[in-house]
Amino acid sequence: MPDGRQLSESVASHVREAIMVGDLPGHGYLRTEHLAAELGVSATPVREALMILQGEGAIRWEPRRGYRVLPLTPGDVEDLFGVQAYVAGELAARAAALLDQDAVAGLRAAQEQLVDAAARGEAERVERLNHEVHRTINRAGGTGRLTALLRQTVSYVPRHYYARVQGWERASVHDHDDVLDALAAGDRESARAAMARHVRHIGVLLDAHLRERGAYRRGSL
Amino acid sequence: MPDGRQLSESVASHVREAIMVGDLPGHGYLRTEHLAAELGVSATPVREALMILQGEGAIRWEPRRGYRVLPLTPGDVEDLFGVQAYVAGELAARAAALLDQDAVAGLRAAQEQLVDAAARGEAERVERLNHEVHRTINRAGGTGRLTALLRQTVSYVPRHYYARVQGWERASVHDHDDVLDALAAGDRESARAAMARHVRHIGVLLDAHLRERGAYRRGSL
DNA sequence: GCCGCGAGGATTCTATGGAAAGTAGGCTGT
DNA sequence: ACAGCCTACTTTCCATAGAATCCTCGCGGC
Repeated sequence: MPDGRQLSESVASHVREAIMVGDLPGHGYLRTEHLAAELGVSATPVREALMILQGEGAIRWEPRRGYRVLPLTPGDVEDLFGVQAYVAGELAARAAALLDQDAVAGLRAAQEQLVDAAARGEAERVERLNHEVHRTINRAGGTGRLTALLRQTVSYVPRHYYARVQGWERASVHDHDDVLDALAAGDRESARAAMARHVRHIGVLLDAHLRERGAYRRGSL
Repeated sequence: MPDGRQLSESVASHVREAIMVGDLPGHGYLRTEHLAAELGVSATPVREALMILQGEGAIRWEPRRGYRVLPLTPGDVEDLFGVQAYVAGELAARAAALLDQDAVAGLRAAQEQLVDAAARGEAERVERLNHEVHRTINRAGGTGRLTALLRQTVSYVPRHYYARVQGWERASVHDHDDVLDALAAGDRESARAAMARHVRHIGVLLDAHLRERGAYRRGSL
């Protein structure tokens, strides 16, 4: 529970991760006061955090009843990465038309550092650089609501969680090259396809990881 | 400001609509106490409502600063309907494989009533039946997070707003037939394509409407 | 004239208290 | 014995107040 600047967001992150890892009983109610006591805060920020999570689709709010945990099923993971692939592909396509050579060179440099960090096994640095690469592409492609939507499809899995996923670093090292090549060539459709492929790839890896860890509790599978 | 069962949701709807219509100054800050006084409620539910809207991407929360309105640009409308078309298409494809003949017959009946209501100019009834048709298809296709995501891409425009959009009723009368035919035939890809086409069609109509009404304030166009 | 700085005011944010609603368990009447 | 109601407890939900933070504006120094 790393105290962010705001208690609401801090609590939201905590609960998000707990749901992701499977610590919370699927389909069970979330009691605000219990959470508040457990985290050492008041009920108000807890309530606000649960509102945020409700907006993200992680929990369901039933008026005057409480907040119910919506367990993550294998189908959900596939679905979310499908949307993520669509949106990220679209943004990459736009970035291909907008990024100049300097920007692409900057991406190449970041990617080189990423490869280096992966070779040294510096997980945290890999994660940071990966985030930087993606953010640069996405911010180039648009600053409006499409990126907000993308953030949401991404938010349900904590950033630092990827480090535990088997094969994730290799995928980031390998897949990014195709994307950068397409961006350098200014080829919209290739960029779209490469990015979509990359995202789907990550989705498959995450799905396999979750199955192995048994994080799917009451999933349909 | 129709009092829903919960003040948070009630306030959220109010602000959502105000943003949509353009009553709120784009890029301006939203003061919680002003809103609270205006709506006759306390600051707490207002804050929660703004948290929800932040999750939907309608406003941006800057910690310790406040909530900033993100104006809707023409590009945003196009983007959101693009995602909506993708998701709704996917759900329609699944529905095609899952709905039996009875269910399709029920949809046909609802659609007939919709056509009838449109011919009589009963706007509210058209809107209700349209919602019913779409919800039936979407709920058949999945109850997980994909539908939650769809809800979100839909939520930024109030349901009853469509009645004001020129040509919307005609589109609902015409486009739905293609979708229902595909569902009846159990043809996944046709259903996907027809639904996606329908959603894009609505998006074009809404965009034209907003341009005409000058609802785009500081849009890029 | 311009930059840094500090006091005042405004606003967000969290905690606490009380009211409303929902739930569970036992009791009574048939 | 079973169904329906009633009471007590739990929990959500909203309002209010105080603490922390940020912006604004004016003053002094360079």
